[in-house]
Amino acid sequence: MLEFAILGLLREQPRHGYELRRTLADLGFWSVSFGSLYPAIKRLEKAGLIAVKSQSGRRKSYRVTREGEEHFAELLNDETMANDERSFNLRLAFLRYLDPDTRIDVLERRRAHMVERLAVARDALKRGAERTKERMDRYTLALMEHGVASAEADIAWLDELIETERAERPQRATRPRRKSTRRGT
Amino acid sequence: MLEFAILGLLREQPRHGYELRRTLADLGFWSVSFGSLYPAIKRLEKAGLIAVKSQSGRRKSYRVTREGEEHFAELLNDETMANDERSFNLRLAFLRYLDPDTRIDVLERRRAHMVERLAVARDALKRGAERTKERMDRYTLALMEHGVASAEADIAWLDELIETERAERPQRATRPRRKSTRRGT
DNA sequence: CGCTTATATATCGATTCGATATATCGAATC
DNA sequence: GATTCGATATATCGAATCGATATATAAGCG
Repeated sequence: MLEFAILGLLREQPRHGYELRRTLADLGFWSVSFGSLYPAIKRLEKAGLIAVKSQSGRRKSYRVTREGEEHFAELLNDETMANDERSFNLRLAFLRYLDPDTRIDVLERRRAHMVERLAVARDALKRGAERTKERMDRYTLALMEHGVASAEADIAWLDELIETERAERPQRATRPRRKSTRRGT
Repeated sequence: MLEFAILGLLREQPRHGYELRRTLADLGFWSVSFGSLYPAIKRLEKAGLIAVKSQSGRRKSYRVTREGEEHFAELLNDETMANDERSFNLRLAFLRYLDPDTRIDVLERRRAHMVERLAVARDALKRGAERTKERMDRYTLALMEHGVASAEADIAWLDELIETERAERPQRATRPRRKSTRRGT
Protein backbone atom coordinates (compact mmCIF):
# COMPACT_ATOMS: atom_id res chain seq x y z
CA MET A 1 0.00 0.00 0.00
CA LEU A 2 2.54 2.55 1.14
CA GLU A 3 5.15 1.01 -1.15
CA PHE A 4 2.72 1.34 -4.02
CA ALA A 5 2.21 5.02 -3.21
CA ILE A 6 5.95 5.63 -3.03
CA LEU A 7 6.57 3.95 -6.36
CA GLY A 8 3.75 5.92 -7.97
CA LEU A 9 4.99 9.28 -6.71
CA LEU A 10 8.60 8.56 -7.60
CA ARG A 11 7.48 7.57 -11.08
CA GLU A 12 6.39 11.16 -11.62
CA GLN A 13 9.65 12.65 -10.42
CA PRO A 14 12.49 11.99 -7.96
CA ARG A 15 11.74 13.02 -4.39
CA HIS A 16 13.21 12.55 -0.93
CA GLY A 17 11.38 10.93 1.99
CA TYR A 18 9.99 14.02 3.64
CA GLU A 19 8.75 15.27 0.29
CA LEU A 20 6.92 11.99 -0.35
CA ARG A 21 5.10 12.43 2.90
CA ARG A 22 4.19 16.04 2.15
CA THR A 23 2.94 15.18 -1.32
CA LEU A 24 0.75 12.35 -0.05
CA ALA A 25 -0.82 14.72 2.47
CA ASP A 26 -1.26 17.51 -0.11
CA LEU A 27 -3.00 15.17 -2.50
CA GLY A 28 -5.54 14.40 0.22
CA PHE A 29 -4.32 10.92 1.13
CA TRP A 30 -2.90 10.59 4.60
CA SER A 31 0.00 11.84 6.70
CA VAL A 32 2.02 8.67 6.80
CA SER A 33 4.08 8.26 9.94
CA PHE A 34 7.86 8.36 9.75
CA GLY A 35 7.91 4.98 11.38
CA SER A 36 6.20 3.65 8.26
CA LEU A 37 7.81 5.84 5.65
CA TYR A 38 11.52 5.34 6.16
CA PRO A 39 11.42 1.58 6.71
CA ALA A 40 9.30 1.32 3.55
CA ILE A 41 11.88 3.32 1.58
CA LYS A 42 14.60 1.04 2.89
CA ARG A 43 12.64 -2.06 1.89
CA LEU A 44 12.13 -0.72 -1.61
CA GLU A 45 15.78 0.23 -1.95
CA LYS A 46 16.91 -3.14 -0.65
CA ALA A 47 14.61 -4.86 -3.13
CA GLY A 48 16.13 -2.82 -5.95
CA LEU A 49 12.84 -1.16 -6.85
CA ILE A 50 14.08 2.36 -6.12
CA ALA A 51 17.57 3.88 -5.93
CA VAL A 52 19.19 7.05 -4.66
CA LYS A 53 19.39 9.57 -7.47
CA SER A 54 21.11 12.44 -5.67
CA GLN A 55 22.04 13.47 -2.17
CA SER A 56 22.67 16.84 -0.49
CA GLY A 57 23.42 16.59 3.20
CA ARG A 58 21.29 13.78 4.56
CA ARG A 59 18.61 14.60 2.03
CA LYS A 60 18.41 11.66 -0.33
CA SER A 61 16.35 11.86 -3.52
CA TYR A 62 15.11 8.57 -4.88
CA ARG A 63 14.10 7.42 -8.34
CA VAL A 64 12.31 4.31 -9.58
CA THR A 65 14.40 1.60 -11.20
CA ARG A 66 13.29 -0.44 -14.19
CA GLU A 67 12.36 -3.33 -11.87
CA GLY A 68 10.43 -0.83 -9.79
CA GLU A 69 8.41 0.29 -12.78
CA GLU A 70 7.58 -3.28 -13.65
CA HIS A 71 6.53 -4.04 -10.10
CA PHE A 72 4.41 -0.89 -10.00
CA ALA A 73 2.66 -1.89 -13.22
CA GLU A 74 1.81 -5.26 -11.72
CA LEU A 75 0.41 -3.77 -8.51
CA LEU A 76 -1.73 -1.33 -10.46
CA ASN A 77 -4.14 -3.99 -11.64
CA ASP A 78 -3.55 -6.65 -9.00
CA GLU A 79 -6.96 -8.06 -8.17
CA THR A 80 -5.81 -9.39 -4.83
CA MET A 81 -4.80 -6.01 -3.44
CA ALA A 82 -6.60 -4.41 -0.53
CA ASN A 83 -10.09 -3.11 -1.20
CA ASP A 84 -10.29 -0.26 1.27
CA GLU A 85 -10.99 3.29 0.22
CA ARG A 86 -7.42 4.50 0.50
CA SER A 87 -6.06 1.73 -1.69
CA PHE A 88 -8.58 2.39 -4.38
CA ASN A 89 -8.02 6.14 -4.29
CA LEU A 90 -4.31 5.58 -4.71
CA ARG A 91 -4.87 3.37 -7.71
CA LEU A 92 -7.17 5.94 -9.20
CA ALA A 93 -4.54 8.64 -8.74
CA PHE A 94 -2.17 6.47 -10.77
CA LEU A 95 -4.70 4.99 -13.16
CA ARG A 96 -3.24 6.96 -16.06
CA TYR A 97 -0.25 4.62 -15.92
CA LEU A 98 -2.47 1.60 -16.48
CA ASP A 99 -3.25 0.18 -19.88
CA PRO A 100 -6.39 2.04 -21.06
CA ASP A 101 -8.06 -1.25 -21.91
CA THR A 102 -8.00 -2.45 -18.31
CA ARG A 103 -8.78 0.77 -16.49
CA ILE A 104 -12.47 -0.08 -16.52
CA ASP A 105 -11.70 -3.35 -14.74
CA VAL A 106 -10.31 -1.49 -11.76
CA LEU A 107 -13.35 0.79 -11.65
CA GLU A 108 -15.77 -2.12 -12.03
CA ARG A 109 -14.13 -4.07 -9.23
CA ARG A 110 -14.44 -1.10 -6.91
CA ARG A 111 -18.05 -0.69 -7.93
CA ALA A 112 -18.82 -4.33 -7.16
CA HIS A 113 -17.20 -3.93 -3.77
CA MET A 114 -19.30 -0.87 -2.98
CA VAL A 115 -22.49 -2.59 -4.14
CA GLU A 116 -21.78 -5.36 -1.67
CA ARG A 117 -21.14 -2.87 1.11
CA LEU A 118 -24.38 -1.13 0.25
CA ALA A 119 -26.28 -4.40 0.54
CA VAL A 120 -24.79 -5.06 3.99
CA ALA A 121 -25.61 -1.52 5.09
CA ARG A 122 -29.17 -1.74 3.80
CA ASP A 123 -29.66 -5.06 5.51
CA ALA A 124 -28.37 -3.77 8.84
CA LEU A 125 -30.58 -0.72 8.53
CA LYS A 126 -33.62 -2.82 7.78
CA ARG A 127 -33.03 -5.16 10.70
CA GLY A 128 -32.35 -2.17 12.90
CA ALA A 129 -35.45 -0.23 11.92
CA GLU A 130 -37.63 -3.19 12.84
CA ARG A 131 -36.63 -2.96 16.46
CA THR A 132 -35.81 0.68 16.90
CA LYS A 133 -37.23 0.91 20.39
CA GLU A 134 -35.35 -2.16 21.43
CA ARG A 135 -31.59 -1.74 21.27
CA MET A 136 -30.96 0.30 18.15
CA ASP A 137 -30.75 3.90 19.27
CA ARG A 138 -31.09 6.91 17.03
CA TYR A 139 -27.32 7.48 16.78
CA THR A 140 -26.68 4.00 15.45
CA LEU A 141 -29.63 4.42 13.14
CA ALA A 142 -28.29 7.74 11.85
CA LEU A 143 -24.92 6.09 11.32
CA MET A 144 -26.45 3.35 9.21
CA GLU A 145 -28.55 5.71 7.16
CA HIS A 146 -25.46 7.77 6.45
CA GLY A 147 -23.59 4.62 5.51
CA VAL A 148 -26.24 3.76 2.95
CA ALA A 149 -26.27 7.29 1.54
CA SER A 150 -22.48 7.39 1.28
CA ALA A 151 -22.32 4.05 -0.49
CA GLU A 152 -24.98 5.16 -2.95
CA ALA A 153 -23.12 8.39 -3.66
CA ASP A 154 -19.88 6.48 -4.19
CA ILE A 155 -21.55 4.10 -6.63
CA ALA A 156 -23.07 6.97 -8.58
CA TRP A 157 -19.65 8.62 -8.77
CA LEU A 158 -18.08 5.40 -10.00
CA ASP A 159 -20.80 5.03 -12.60
CA GLU A 160 -19.89 8.43 -13.96
CA LEU A 161 -16.23 7.52 -14.15
CA ILE A 162 -17.03 4.24 -15.87
CA GLU A 163 -19.34 5.91 -18.34
CA THR A 164 -16.72 8.48 -19.25
CA GLU A 165 -14.21 5.72 -19.68
CA ARG A 166 -16.52 3.69 -21.92
CA ALA A 167 -17.34 6.75 -24.01
CA GLU A 168 -13.66 7.09 -24.81
CA ARG A 169 -13.29 3.43 -25.64
CA PRO A 170 -16.35 2.61 -27.75
CA GLN A 171 -15.15 -0.88 -28.56
CA ARG A 172 -15.89 -1.87 -25.00
CA ALA A 173 -18.94 0.33 -24.61
CA THR A 174 -20.81 -1.52 -27.32
CA ARG A 175 -20.00 -4.91 -25.85
CA PRO A 176 -19.49 -4.53 -22.14
CA ARG A 177 -20.36 -8.19 -21.46
CA ARG A 178 -16.83 -9.49 -21.33
CA LYS A 179 -17.52 -11.76 -18.38
CA SER A 180 -14.72 -14.21 -19.05
CA THR A 181 -12.10 -12.16 -17.27
CA ARG A 182 -10.53 -15.16 -15.60
CA ARG A 183 -6.96 -15.66 -16.47
CA GLY A 184 -5.47 -18.19 -14.05
CA THR A 185 -3.65 -16.99 -10.94
CA MET B 1 -9.76 1.83 19.16
CA LEU B 2 -10.49 -1.87 19.11
CA GLU B 3 -10.47 -1.96 22.90
CA PHE B 4 -13.00 0.84 22.90
CA ALA B 5 -15.24 -1.12 20.54
CA ILE B 6 -14.99 -4.24 22.67
CA LEU B 7 -15.87 -2.38 25.85
CA GLY B 8 -18.82 -0.72 24.15
CA LEU B 9 -20.25 -3.94 22.78
CA LEU B 10 -19.76 -5.80 26.05
CA ARG B 11 -21.52 -2.99 27.88
CA GLU B 12 -24.66 -3.90 25.96
CA GLN B 13 -24.44 -7.59 26.78
CA PRO B 14 -21.88 -10.33 27.44
CA ARG B 15 -20.39 -11.85 24.29
CA HIS B 16 -17.52 -14.12 23.32
CA GLY B 17 -14.70 -13.16 20.97
CA TYR B 18 -16.08 -14.50 17.74
CA GLU B 19 -19.42 -12.85 18.47
CA LEU B 20 -17.72 -9.50 19.02
CA ARG B 21 -16.17 -9.80 15.59
CA ARG B 22 -19.45 -10.76 13.94
CA THR B 23 -21.32 -7.91 15.62
CA LEU B 24 -18.75 -5.33 14.55
CA ALA B 25 -19.06 -6.54 10.97
CA ASP B 26 -22.87 -6.63 11.09
CA LEU B 27 -23.01 -3.08 12.40
CA GLY B 28 -21.05 -1.98 9.34
CA PHE B 29 -17.71 -1.36 11.02
CA TRP B 30 -14.95 -3.70 9.98
CA SER B 31 -14.02 -7.37 10.08
CA VAL B 32 -11.32 -7.17 12.69
CA SER B 33 -8.60 -9.78 12.31
CA PHE B 34 -8.23 -12.50 14.91
CA GLY B 35 -4.67 -11.40 15.37
CA SER B 36 -6.02 -8.12 16.70
CA LEU B 37 -9.10 -9.37 18.46
CA TYR B 38 -7.81 -12.02 20.83
CA PRO B 39 -4.72 -10.16 22.00
CA ALA B 40 -6.95 -7.14 22.64
CA ILE B 41 -9.31 -9.26 24.74
CA LYS B 42 -6.35 -10.56 26.71
CA ARG B 43 -5.05 -7.06 27.32
CA LEU B 44 -8.43 -5.90 28.57
CA GLU B 45 -8.78 -8.93 30.82
CA LYS B 46 -5.26 -8.50 32.18
CA ALA B 47 -6.01 -4.85 32.92
CA GLY B 48 -9.14 -5.86 34.80
CA LEU B 49 -11.47 -3.97 32.46
CA ILE B 50 -13.37 -7.08 31.37
CA ALA B 51 -13.82 -10.51 32.94
CA VAL B 52 -15.05 -13.94 31.92
CA LYS B 53 -18.72 -14.23 32.74
CA SER B 54 -19.34 -17.80 31.61
CA GLN B 55 -17.64 -20.52 29.63
CA SER B 56 -18.90 -23.49 27.63
CA GLY B 57 -16.14 -25.46 25.99
CA ARG B 58 -13.53 -23.00 24.87
CA ARG B 59 -16.22 -20.42 24.29
CA LYS B 60 -15.67 -17.68 26.85
CA SER B 61 -18.26 -14.94 27.33
CA TYR B 62 -16.93 -11.70 28.72
CA ARG B 63 -18.55 -8.88 30.68
CA VAL B 64 -17.36 -5.36 31.52
CA THR B 65 -16.13 -4.75 35.05
CA ARG B 66 -16.79 -1.57 37.02
CA GLU B 67 -13.29 -0.33 36.16
CA GLY B 68 -14.03 -1.15 32.54
CA GLU B 69 -17.16 0.98 32.57
CA GLU B 70 -15.24 3.88 34.03
CA HIS B 71 -12.49 3.55 31.45
CA PHE B 72 -15.06 3.35 28.67
CA ALA B 73 -16.75 6.54 29.91
CA GLU B 74 -13.41 8.34 29.82
CA LEU B 75 -12.60 7.20 26.29
CA LEU B 76 -16.03 8.25 25.05
CA ASN B 77 -15.24 11.95 25.29
CA ASP B 78 -11.46 11.85 25.15
CA GLU B 79 -10.41 14.75 22.95
CA THR B 80 -7.03 13.21 22.19
CA MET B 81 -8.44 10.06 20.61
CA ALA B 82 -7.99 9.29 16.93
CA ASN B 83 -9.93 11.42 14.47
CA ASP B 84 -10.41 8.98 11.64
CA GLU B 85 -13.81 8.00 10.34
CA ARG B 86 -13.94 4.63 12.05
CA SER B 87 -13.14 6.04 15.46
CA PHE B 88 -15.82 8.67 15.17
CA ASN B 89 -18.40 6.19 13.92
CA LEU B 90 -17.69 3.96 16.89
CA ARG B 91 -18.14 6.83 19.29
CA LEU B 92 -21.38 7.75 17.61
CA ALA B 93 -22.63 4.18 17.96
CA PHE B 94 -22.02 4.47 21.69
CA LEU B 95 -22.93 8.12 22.09
CA ARG B 96 -26.04 7.22 24.06
CA TYR B 97 -23.76 6.25 26.93
CA LEU B 98 -22.28 9.74 27.05
CA ASP B 99 -23.62 12.51 29.25
CA PRO B 100 -26.26 14.27 27.11
CA ASP B 101 -24.69 17.64 27.89
CA THR B 102 -21.41 16.72 26.23
CA ARG B 103 -22.70 14.78 23.22
CA ILE B 104 -22.68 17.95 21.15
CA ASP B 105 -18.98 18.42 21.93
CA VAL B 106 -18.14 15.12 20.22
CA LEU B 107 -20.23 16.07 17.18
CA GLU B 108 -18.74 19.56 17.02
CA ARG B 109 -15.19 18.24 17.18
CA ARG B 110 -15.88 15.90 14.32
CA ARG B 111 -17.43 18.74 12.35
CA ALA B 112 -14.39 20.94 12.90
CA HIS B 113 -12.17 18.12 11.71
CA MET B 114 -14.23 17.67 8.55
CA VAL B 115 -14.24 21.41 7.86
CA GLU B 116 -10.46 21.36 7.95
CA ARG B 117 -10.34 18.38 5.63
CA LEU B 118 -12.70 20.16 3.26
CA ALA B 119 -10.42 23.20 3.20
CA VAL B 120 -7.43 21.02 2.33
CA ALA B 121 -9.41 19.24 -0.38
CA ARG B 122 -10.68 22.51 -1.85
CA ASP B 123 -7.19 23.93 -1.85
CA ALA B 124 -5.72 20.92 -3.58
CA LEU B 125 -8.51 21.00 -6.14
CA LYS B 126 -7.96 24.67 -6.81
CA ARG B 127 -4.22 24.31 -7.25
CA GLY B 128 -4.83 21.26 -9.41
CA ALA B 129 -7.40 22.89 -11.65
CA GLU B 130 -5.01 25.70 -12.47
CA ARG B 131 -2.60 23.36 -14.13
CA THR B 132 -4.81 20.60 -15.39
CA LYS B 133 -2.93 20.10 -18.59
CA GLU B 134 0.34 19.99 -16.74
CA ARG B 135 0.54 17.06 -14.35
CA MET B 136 -2.90 16.75 -12.80
CA ASP B 137 -4.75 14.16 -14.83
CA ARG B 138 -8.50 13.72 -14.91
CA TYR B 139 -8.47 10.78 -12.50
CA THR B 140 -6.72 12.74 -9.79
CA LEU B 141 -9.03 15.63 -10.51
CA ALA B 142 -12.10 13.38 -10.21
CA LEU B 143 -10.71 12.04 -6.96
CA MET B 144 -10.35 15.51 -5.51
CA GLU B 145 -13.77 16.62 -6.64
CA HIS B 146 -15.23 13.54 -5.02
CA GLY B 147 -13.28 14.27 -1.85
CA VAL B 148 -14.77 17.75 -1.68
CA ALA B 149 -18.29 16.45 -2.30
CA SER B 150 -17.93 13.75 0.34
CA ALA B 151 -16.64 16.15 2.94
CA GLU B 152 -19.51 18.53 2.23
CA ALA B 153 -22.04 15.72 2.57
CA ASP B 154 -20.50 14.63 5.84
CA ILE B 155 -20.63 18.14 7.24
CA ALA B 156 -24.27 18.53 6.23
CA TRP B 157 -25.03 15.23 7.93
CA LEU B 158 -23.25 16.31 11.10
CA ASP B 159 -25.15 19.59 11.04
CA GLU B 160 -28.41 17.66 11.06
CA LEU B 161 -27.28 15.57 14.00
CA ILE B 162 -26.13 18.65 15.89
CA GLU B 163 -29.37 20.47 15.20
CA THR B 164 -31.44 17.54 16.44
CA GLU B 165 -29.29 17.41 19.54
CA ARG B 166 -29.66 21.11 20.22
CA ALA B 167 -33.41 20.95 19.71
CA GLU B 168 -33.59 18.44 22.53
CA ARG B 169 -31.35 20.50 24.78
CA PRO B 170 -32.61 24.07 24.35
CA GLN B 171 -30.35 25.45 27.09
CA ARG B 172 -27.39 25.01 24.78
CA ALA B 173 -29.25 25.84 21.61
CA THR B 174 -30.02 29.35 22.81
CA ARG B 175 -26.40 30.09 23.65
CA PRO B 176 -24.21 28.07 21.34
CA ARG B 177 -21.35 30.57 21.51
CA ARG B 178 -19.36 28.79 24.18
CA LYS B 179 -16.06 29.51 22.50
CA SER B 180 -13.92 29.31 25.67
CA THR B 181 -13.45 25.60 25.38
CA ARG B 182 -9.79 25.74 26.34
CA ARG B 183 -9.00 23.96 29.50
CA GLY B 184 -5.24 23.45 29.78
CA THR B 185 -3.60 20.45 28.22
C1' DC C 1 28.11 34.00 17.67
C1' DG C 2 24.01 31.63 20.12
C1' DC C 3 19.10 30.80 20.03
C1' DT C 4 14.93 29.15 17.88
C1' DT C 5 12.33 27.03 14.31
C1' DA C 6 11.70 24.22 10.20
C1' DT C 7 13.37 20.43 7.72
C1' DA C 8 14.82 15.67 7.45
C1' DT C 9 16.11 11.01 8.73
C1' DA C 10 15.94 7.39 12.00
C1' DT C 11 14.43 4.27 15.68
C1' DC C 12 11.40 2.22 19.44
C1' DG C 13 7.43 -0.18 21.47
C1' DA C 14 2.70 -1.16 20.80
C1' DT C 15 -1.11 -2.27 17.76
C1' DT C 16 -3.10 -4.27 13.81
C1' DC C 17 -3.30 -7.25 9.94
C1' DG C 18 -3.34 -11.48 7.12
C1' DA C 19 -2.30 -16.14 7.23
C1' DT C 20 -2.25 -20.19 9.47
C1' DA C 21 -2.75 -23.66 13.19
C1' DT C 22 -5.59 -25.92 16.34
C1' DA C 23 -9.66 -27.17 19.03
C1' DT C 24 -14.73 -28.00 19.55
C1' DC C 25 -19.38 -28.96 18.21
C1' DG C 26 -23.34 -30.65 15.51
C1' DA C 27 -25.10 -32.93 11.60
C1' DA C 28 -24.68 -36.28 8.13
C1' DT C 29 -23.12 -40.76 6.74
C1' DC C 30 -22.01 -45.39 7.32
C1' DG D 1 -22.01 -45.32 17.99
C1' DA D 2 -18.00 -44.30 15.33
C1' DT D 3 -16.31 -41.30 11.72
C1' DT D 4 -16.03 -37.62 8.71
C1' DC D 5 -16.85 -32.89 7.63
C1' DG D 6 -17.97 -28.09 7.74
C1' DA D 7 -19.01 -24.26 10.80
C1' DT D 8 -17.67 -22.16 14.94
C1' DA D 9 -14.10 -20.46 18.00
C1' DT D 10 -9.60 -19.46 20.03
C1' DA D 11 -4.79 -18.75 19.44
C1' DT D 12 -0.27 -17.51 17.51
C1' DC D 13 3.25 -15.74 14.14
C1' DG D 14 5.72 -12.38 11.23
C1' DA D 15 5.31 -8.16 8.88
C1' DA D 16 3.43 -3.46 8.31
C1' DT D 17 2.00 0.63 10.44
C1' DC D 18 1.47 4.04 13.95
C1' DG D 19 2.60 7.57 17.39
C1' DA D 20 6.21 9.30 19.99
C1' DT D 21 10.65 10.50 20.42
C1' DA D 22 15.63 11.25 19.31
C1' DT D 23 18.94 13.40 16.60
C1' DA D 24 21.09 16.02 12.96
C1' DT D 25 21.18 19.89 9.75
C1' DA D 26 19.95 24.25 7.73
C1' DA D 27 17.93 28.81 7.91
C1' DG D 28 16.56 33.04 10.06
C1' DC D 29 17.50 36.54 13.42
C1' DG D 30 19.22 39.50 17.19
